[in-house]
This record gives sequence, C-alpha cells and structure tokens, in this order.
Amino acid sequence: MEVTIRQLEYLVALAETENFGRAAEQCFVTQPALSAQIAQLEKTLGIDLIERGRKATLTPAGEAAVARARDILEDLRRLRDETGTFLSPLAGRIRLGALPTVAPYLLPQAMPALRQAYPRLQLELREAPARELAAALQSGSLDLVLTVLGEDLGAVEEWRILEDPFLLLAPAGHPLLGRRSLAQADLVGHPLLLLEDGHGLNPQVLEACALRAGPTASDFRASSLGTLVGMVASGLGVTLLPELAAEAEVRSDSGLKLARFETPEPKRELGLAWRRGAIRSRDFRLLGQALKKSLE
Amino acid sequence: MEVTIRQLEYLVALAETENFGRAAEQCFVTQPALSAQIAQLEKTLGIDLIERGRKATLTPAGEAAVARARDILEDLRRLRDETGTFLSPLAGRIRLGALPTVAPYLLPQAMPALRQAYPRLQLELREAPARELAAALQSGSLDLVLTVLGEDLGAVEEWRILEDPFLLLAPAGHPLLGRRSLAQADLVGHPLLLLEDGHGLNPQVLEACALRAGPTASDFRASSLGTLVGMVASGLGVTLLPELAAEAEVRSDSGLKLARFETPEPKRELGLAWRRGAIRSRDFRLLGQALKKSLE
DNA sequence: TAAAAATACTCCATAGGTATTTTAT
DNA sequence: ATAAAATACCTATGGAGTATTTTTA
Repeated sequence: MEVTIRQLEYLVALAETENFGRAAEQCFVTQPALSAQIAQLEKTLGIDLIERGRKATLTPAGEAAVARARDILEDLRRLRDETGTFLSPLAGRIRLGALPTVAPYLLPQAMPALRQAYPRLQLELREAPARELAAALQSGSLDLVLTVLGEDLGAVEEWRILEDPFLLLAPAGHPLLGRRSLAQADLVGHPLLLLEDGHGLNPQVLEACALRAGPTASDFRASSLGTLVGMVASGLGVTLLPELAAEAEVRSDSGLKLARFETPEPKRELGLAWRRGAIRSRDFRLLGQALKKSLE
Repeated sequence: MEVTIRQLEYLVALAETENFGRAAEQCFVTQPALSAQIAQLEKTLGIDLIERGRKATLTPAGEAAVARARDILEDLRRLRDETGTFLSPLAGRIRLGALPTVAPYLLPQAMPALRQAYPRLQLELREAPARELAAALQSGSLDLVLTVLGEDLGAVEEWRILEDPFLLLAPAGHPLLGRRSLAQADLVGHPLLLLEDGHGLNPQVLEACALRAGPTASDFRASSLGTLVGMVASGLGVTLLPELAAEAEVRSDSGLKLARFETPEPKRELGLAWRRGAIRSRDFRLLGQALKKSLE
C-alpha cells in the first residue's frame, strides 16, 4: 500500500491528542476509522509509530514520521494558498513576520482597510527580532517579513514602505531640547537609554548616531519601547524613538518632549521582504502597497 | 474533495513528460486514469493547472503546484528513509554531497565495503564546492556532506574522518626537493600553482602556508587537480596537493616528486557534517566509521 | 473494572480499466 | 487526418460506519 495524506493527518492529530478517540473526533471520523489508517500506515512503513497504552505516545520512528508529516501538510497548505492566488489576488493564508518595534504601530491601522479590500486574505502574524525573521523566512516558516531593510536578509526581494526617522525623546526642559537645531553629535556625553541586548534597534540607534556603544550608552536596559519611554520619564536619560512608535508611545501629559534631528536625520528604512522568486511576490507587492497607503 | 499524493505524483509526471499518455505510462496506469486524477486535482484547487494542446504545458498555477508537489514527494521519500533507519541501520537513501577534491579519492575505495556491510543503503552522490555543499545541507537538498571541517557550516554536527596533509609537488630536481627538511616559509619566491577561483582548496593552501595571495601565486589556474599536476609537470611551477589526492594523481613515471613538510605540516581536516539534530545522525556516524575504516 | 483500542462486518465512494468519442493541429 | 485527451460505463478496492470484543493500566 501507499502512504496517504489522510494517514499523515490522522498521525499528526494522534501526536497532538495522544488519544485515538480524540484524534478521530478532531478529524471528524470514528475511532475505528482512524485506528485502521494508523495501522495501515505502520504496516506500509513496516514499523510501529505508536506506543499503545493508556496514552498513545510516539515511538522514535513515530517522532520522525510526525515531523515529516507536518512538513508535508504544511507544504500542502502552501500549494493551496499559492495556486489560489492565481484565481484572485491576496486570497489564502500569508504568514507574516514583523519586528516588535514595528508591528504594533503599523498593522493595527492597516488591518481594517486590508480586510475590506481583500476579504479572503488570512494574515498569520508573528513578532520576532530581525535575525529570527530572516531565518524563518529562509527556512520557509514565514512567507513574508516586515522588517528593517538594507541588512543582510539572504536571497530576498525587498519592497520599501517607509523611512522612519529617529526622534530624540527627553524630559521637558532637558538641555538638548533648547537648541535651535539638533545634530547627532550633540548627544555625546548624555546617557543614552537602549533596549535589552539582542534587539536589532540598538545597533541601528547607535549607528544612526555615529556613536559606538560604551561610554554614552547607559547601563539600564529596557525590554520594550514602552518601558524605555518610562525610563526616560523617570529621568534616567534620553533615548531615540522611531517616529512610528513615538506617536503611539509618548502621551502628551507625560512631561516628555520629542525633537527632530537636523538633516541628515538618523533613520531606519522599513519594508517587506520575501524569498527571491517566491510565487506570490505579486501578492506581497500588493500587500506592501496596501500597507503604504494605510499610512497616508 | 481532497488533494491526494497520487494526484501530485501524476501531476509531476505530467510536468516531466508534457504528455498525458506518457505520464500515465510512467505511473503504470492508463491515460484516462491519469486524466481523471488531474481533472480532479484542478477541480479541488478550482483552477486549471494544465494547458491542453499538442503538448501538455503548465499554467502559472500549475508551475506553482508542481513545485510544491515536488517538495511534498521529496518529504515523503525522507519520511520513508528516516523511519526505515529505525528498523535497520543505514537502510534507505542518503543524499551525500562531497568536495570534488575529496570524493574521487575517498569514496571509490570505500564503496565495496559499504555495499557489503549495508546492502540496503542507497547513496546519492553530488560533487560541489564547499559553499554549495553547506547551502544544500541547510536547505535540506542534501542529508550529509563530506567536506573540510572547521569552516562555517551553520548549525551542524561534525564527524572527523582524517587529517589530510598538503604535500609539495615539484618536478624532479627542483631546488625545493634537495633540502633535508622542508618548511612552509621555503616556498616564498617560488611560483605556486592554484586551482581556478572559487575552489575552496585555494584559500586552504594559501593559509596553510601562511602565505597571502598575490606575489608568489602564479597567474595560471587549473580547473582540476589532474590538470594542476600536469601544469607542474610542464614546469610552470610547484603546487601543494592533499596527500589523499597525491597518491592517485601523481604517476611514478611522471618525473614529479612529492615532499612532506616538516612539522607543523600544513593540512586540511576532512569529515562528515549533517544538520544539527538530524534524525539519522546515528546512521551518519556509522557511515563515518565505515569511511574511516576503509582508509586503514 | 473501566477506558481505550482492535476486530467483524456492511456499505458505498472512487480509482482504475476498456471501449469509444471528441478535440485540436 | 491523426494523435491526444475526454467521456461513458463497468469493476473492485478500500475507507468509513455500527456493533462488538479484546486489551491494559
């Protein structure tokens, strides 16, 4: 006999539920039907996949089979998604990864318009730092990433969405705010607050200011932009915020002030990236256009 | 209806043959049977995959579907291979990549013993430079690579097979051969022949000799170790050969001589590498042992 | 001794085969 | 005109259901 997709679906369900009955229920079939298919699969492979007992657990061979089965089912979903887009644009599932310093400020505004324009689009969102996004994109566990462009993302196509300048955030009355114009060099000597290590934003901030880490970087580290703003508010120092985030994070009654830098402004470039040659690149460009439009 | 593996097999066969009848033949079914399954697949996906005519060609959606189908069928083969190894070690297919400067000198000797010990093993061999091997390993199009260890191969496990020292190859009577002992520094000033750019062996050779490219490297480049030896024979210069290759490439009547370097010898370290956590790592270690043993 | 999985048996959906017609070049 | 694919129709395999027994913790 041959291995069937159905058998693989049953196997994955069984791996998830550890119980033939519940797995069957999850697959909308009866327990004997599922049992028979699993038995059939074991027979074709010539090895036991399931350790029968009070709980149904996987044998080592079962673990291996389930891993492959998941890949196969995932690829099958992608087959449906990809062929579907030739029917109507932006139909089906797109797994989008985005930076935690971007997603919450860009996507919520854009979603209503997107749902309206492309009702058959299903966006699966995952937030992760830039390195993880790039890796997930290459490994195929993400279809599309919303991230900082111009870094090494591997073999990708990029689509610019916006330039996001860094603004100075300081408590009202801070000496840096008084100047007629603000240059990046003016920051020297002022304690600069950063995010926790590992955030891609830090090197961007430091590089944007042509500063190297160390002397002026403060020892306090924040775990999100929200707490970073809080730290500035408590007088621990100043920081740079992407304009995109600044609008949302800095409340007008917080006693904090934002200031633009004189040109050339420090900035980051945000956009979409996908694997070079991806079948759905047209879809991805459409999505990029929609995102860009939602910012106007 | 649901997409079935059989439909995907038929689709791939059709993509390969561009002809329903021959595709059917290739799948050991009749033409109407294959036609029906393709029609069924198109119906479930809701889109035409095939452009019917004198030749059966793929529509854009068909291209996409075939690409995914190939992935799925490949994963299915891997499922069989991987679960099979829990039955008997080293059963099934292993896709092995190897350096062109290693494969022909190591594998032919080892194959007979391997076939004897593991008759159910099917080795698929692919020769490629180190960078390609590393990429193919990570992308999953190879299971195992035989390459120079100690370079950046990504998230892999490594298994040492042998240290392969570089020997000096020079025409008999060459001044470098007269010395009592030969040090790497002695090469300075002698034209050193290298392989074509892109070969991983060049930087290894240059680094091994603590020489940087340029002054002493000759302008002539060889495309294989065989022609490299020929170039030395025609008096264009000297070169370094891995000992593994030297035995096979340098004929005793060629008028060429090999000389060992004094310790510390320049050398390369050869071994197997596979993706970290690969299910068949036990198999790969067994294969490594067998290769090592075949060298004794 | 219960809960869980396997077995026994029936039914029907469907893949595949043969024979034939339709379609494209 | 002719090769190639679709259609019509039949057969049989096998997957799913119900009812029941067997297993095991």
